Amino acid sequence: MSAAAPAPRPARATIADVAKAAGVSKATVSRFLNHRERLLSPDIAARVEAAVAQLAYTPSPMAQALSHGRSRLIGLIVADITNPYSVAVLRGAEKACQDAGYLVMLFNLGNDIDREREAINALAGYQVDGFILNTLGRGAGLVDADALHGKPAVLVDRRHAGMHTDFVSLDNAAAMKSACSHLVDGGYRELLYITEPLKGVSSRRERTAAFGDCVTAHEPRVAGEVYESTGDDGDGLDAALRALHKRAKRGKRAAVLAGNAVVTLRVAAAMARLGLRFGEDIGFVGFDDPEWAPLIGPGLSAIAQPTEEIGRTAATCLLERLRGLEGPARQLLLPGELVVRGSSGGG
Amino acid sequence: MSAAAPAPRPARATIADVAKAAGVSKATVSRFLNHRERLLSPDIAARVEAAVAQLAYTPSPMAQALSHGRSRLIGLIVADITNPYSVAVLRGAEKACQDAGYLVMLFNLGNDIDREREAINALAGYQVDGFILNTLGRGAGLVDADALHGKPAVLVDRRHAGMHTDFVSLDNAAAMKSACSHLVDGGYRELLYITEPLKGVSSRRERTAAFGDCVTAHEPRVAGEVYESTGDDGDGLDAALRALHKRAKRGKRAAVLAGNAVVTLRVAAAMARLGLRFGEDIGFVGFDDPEWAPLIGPGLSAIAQPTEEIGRTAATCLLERLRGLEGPARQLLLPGELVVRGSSGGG
DNA sequence: TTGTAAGCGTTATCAG
DNA sequence: CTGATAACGCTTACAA
Repeated sequence: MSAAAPAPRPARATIADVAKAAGVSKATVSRFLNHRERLLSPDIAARVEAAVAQLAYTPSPMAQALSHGRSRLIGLIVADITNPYSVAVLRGAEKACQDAGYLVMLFNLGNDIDREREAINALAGYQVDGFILNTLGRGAGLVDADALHGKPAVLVDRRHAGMHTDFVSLDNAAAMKSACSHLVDGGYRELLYITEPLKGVSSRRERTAAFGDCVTAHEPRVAGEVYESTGDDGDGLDAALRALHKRAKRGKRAAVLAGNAVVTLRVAAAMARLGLRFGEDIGFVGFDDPEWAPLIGPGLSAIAQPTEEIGRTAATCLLERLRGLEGPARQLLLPGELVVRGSSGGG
Repeated sequence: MSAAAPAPRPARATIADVAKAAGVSKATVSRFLNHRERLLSPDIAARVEAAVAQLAYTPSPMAQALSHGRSRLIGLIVADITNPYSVAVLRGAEKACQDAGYLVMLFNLGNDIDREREAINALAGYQVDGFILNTLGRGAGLVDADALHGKPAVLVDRRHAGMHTDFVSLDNAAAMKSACSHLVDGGYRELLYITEPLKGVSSRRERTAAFGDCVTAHEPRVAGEVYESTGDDGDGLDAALRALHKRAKRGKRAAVLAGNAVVTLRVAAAMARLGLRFGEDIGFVGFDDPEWAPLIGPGLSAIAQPTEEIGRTAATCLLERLRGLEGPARQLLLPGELVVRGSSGGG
């Protein structure tokens, strides 16, 4: 035996290697792998199978994508990966995709609206088969249909004006209604809904509108206001809460509704600053049910979103479209669940 | 004008289209794009440039990957995307990668150890240029060097036994030391460190070992114990805390240290169950500083990890290797920061 | 049933 | 400086 050069790196086996090992053509190997239905002579099939196993051959998805046009890749664009809601959705979607043999390519916008197009183009470059979009949904970044390069997409949580695509989200109206009813039933009469700036974000607008409807439905017994909180408006928020508390003192019990977990955090901080106690001084219910909700004060009541299911549903929608499903854009609104804790309990 | 057939979909322009439009060869276009340094005649350059702009041409990363062998893709494997720590790291890494022109392919293990290999193979299939690994780091899944298909990798937070790769993490020993010193200085004498089951996870072991060292350093003035909490051991945890509290009553102040945010959550729940108050009945410091830490009781003291920087550093390490940096595996330990709040304040 | 050969969109080698 | 041409790994008509 001659001293073999130290094999550099036994590069991944290619289809050609398999073909040679099995003594057949590349085409045959390819057929064995893809069109299992059309029988090949058992003899050859066995030889190919053996060669594949022996060489631990795995097709290169890149080459397949280039040739066949399909990448088994799904592009997932997320407005802000810092947001636990987005992550929870991502998790559900990613799992469903993996289970279906797709890989997820993630693009995080970091709340930078200008990157929306960039993200789509980058992902489209990798020939993703479809998109799951949880984008900003406002302003100029608006993804129009043909920016998608003709690929199917699903919108999560935020709709875009003129887009003809499937849409998956919490049933905001129903969720808000159950929260309001709960508070009103509990004797709360002064309601304050605190939301992040609407800015044309569909989910925020829907929740705010639903809040208005709920209040209207109970007027004049119940009064409601909306406050848009920006995150650097500590004073404004404090003032709004103080005013609410004052109204409560005049005999009406008052409660805050928070539009999402971020706002909940701000409200909790403000309440601490003001020395107000959840449940006792002011009632509280928030959208989103983070793991820490039970641990703040007497426990925060919350509307739990089926985040994981939302993600899974979005992925499923997309996968169906990829399998060729035609038909008009669908709207899937999933129900939230009100979790009652001390902050809105009897008192 | 003849009625043009409704152009089906003006498929992305290819390099051939550009070449034709500019009246040059594909090779020339490719050179114009990649080897800008080697001048081409200004005339041709201008023509190509115009054609590229006119057709809005973008190279196909897939084809580039196939041909040139580089994908500009980074594979990021995360043990559990539900874990905010992982997400924070991911965020930092993803940003650094994007800034360097790389895209991140995400694979979430969902804590399923068996998928470690699967993940690497899937990612390797897409020709990722390198890996960032925040994996389970225990048991059989152990990623060995050649499973990586010869591609560079960086380990985050958890080391693997025999792997010769860069490693980025919190400086666990120093962080633990500062936490312990803080508690001892504050008069706490009975310390209980609660960690998730060690199971050979390097970061957990390092922290536990450092805790032991700290206690030893202060003996016999200070006593310390370790409790491994599994998540379904509510009773055990309660008992451990009750025992600690009892020791506190005998005149020595007692404090809990939590090994990460998950444990912190468990401890907070247990304290609530037992009617114990942070800071007053039992002192507390936890690893990780989640956004809700200031809102639990009098505020939870915490060791804030520079998560985003850890992610960024990991990405940077990897990118350097991709640029050809040689040399031995590096270890980057980043300092944590102790944030003191009410749970370990004077009192 | 199986093999041959022509792409898919790039890059790289090698002549001119 | 520029243009053919051969890879890269795979799929898929088209032949045999």
